[in-house]
Amino acid sequence: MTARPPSPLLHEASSCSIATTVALLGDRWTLLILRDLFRGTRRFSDFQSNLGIARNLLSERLTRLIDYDLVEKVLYQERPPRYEYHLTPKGADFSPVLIALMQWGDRWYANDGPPIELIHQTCGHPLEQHVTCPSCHTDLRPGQIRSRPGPGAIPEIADGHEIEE
Amino acid sequence: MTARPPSPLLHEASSCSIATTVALLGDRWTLLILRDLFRGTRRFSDFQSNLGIARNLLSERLTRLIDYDLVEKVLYQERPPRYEYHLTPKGADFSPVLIALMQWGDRWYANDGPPIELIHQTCGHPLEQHVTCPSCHTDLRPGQIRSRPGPGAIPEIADGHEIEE
DNA sequence: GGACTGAGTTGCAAATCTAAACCCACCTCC
DNA sequence: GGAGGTGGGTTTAGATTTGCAACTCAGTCC
Repeated sequence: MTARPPSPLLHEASSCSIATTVALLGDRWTLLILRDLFRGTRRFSDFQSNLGIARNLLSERLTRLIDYDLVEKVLYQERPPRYEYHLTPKGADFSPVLIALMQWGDRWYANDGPPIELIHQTCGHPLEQHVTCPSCHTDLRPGQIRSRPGPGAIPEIADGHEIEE
Repeated sequence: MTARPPSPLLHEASSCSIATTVALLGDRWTLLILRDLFRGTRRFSDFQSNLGIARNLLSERLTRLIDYDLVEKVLYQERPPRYEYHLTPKGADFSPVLIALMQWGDRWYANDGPPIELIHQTCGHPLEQHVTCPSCHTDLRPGQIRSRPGPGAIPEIADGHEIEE
């Protein structure tokens, strides 16, 4: 069976990259599978035992990630053929989302400190994620952000919105 | 009816902030409701017509967001009582996740340029999101990131992992 | 030959989602 | 003062999706 997009609202996907991304990857298991891929999990049975996901769902989600080119199957043994699942550049590029999810959870739920720290490989310091204005060289808080239609906007939607503080 | 967490894997939630966050908010509608909240949508019927979500689900998701303190109900009219939904500080703090989702979608799917741009309120420049090492003052790529157990780690899990490139 | 492993597929019950109908309090128009 | 509209829901019934267990299949180990 072919893996279908899970999504409602594909009509909206074209006008908002959040909707696009959520339509592709925005279910619980897919995000956790990606997390495991970032941590180095590569084999079907390892995902299955780490996550406790049903095998049919794991199979379907991995197929979808391959269809969308976030993951590729790599043969690691010929007879019988066995494959590992590796992140592609597109999949690896998803890391800021997982970092943001993790840091939000750390800030609001990790009372004893974060269960896992992400660190800079070469120096060992915990990393940070920032939203910045490249022109003003400052970090931005949510209240200082606005949105406006970009070059790919659908013409009829022509007014910008204020972002909530 | 009380809103329940949607999640499988609450057992795992305690050891990983991504799992915690995904368990709370990781369904498609909740992320899109938060997106709309950031854009300034406040009223039930506006969410409903923007998203095309079924009303019972919208009601349940908003209740959950209130239970988890990302959203608060604000009375804007007394007779009959009418409420608006506003982001709390905890809800507003979720913006980096949405920015990360949006920028990934922009990079990989917005062939005509991003449909929406986020800009610095005061200067109008498009903003950027970065993962940095505060010690080395450099931006980090996925391959330069490792993870290790933090202060809130469950004791038995004691080895760090390399993050995939 | 028999047990075991990795990676799935199949079938069915249980949970979730969608759509549509219904409800209630008020307001406006005529 | 009745008819219709608005905002914000709840209820119900039917379609989808998910979760779980059992089964398959190809090949290896002993």
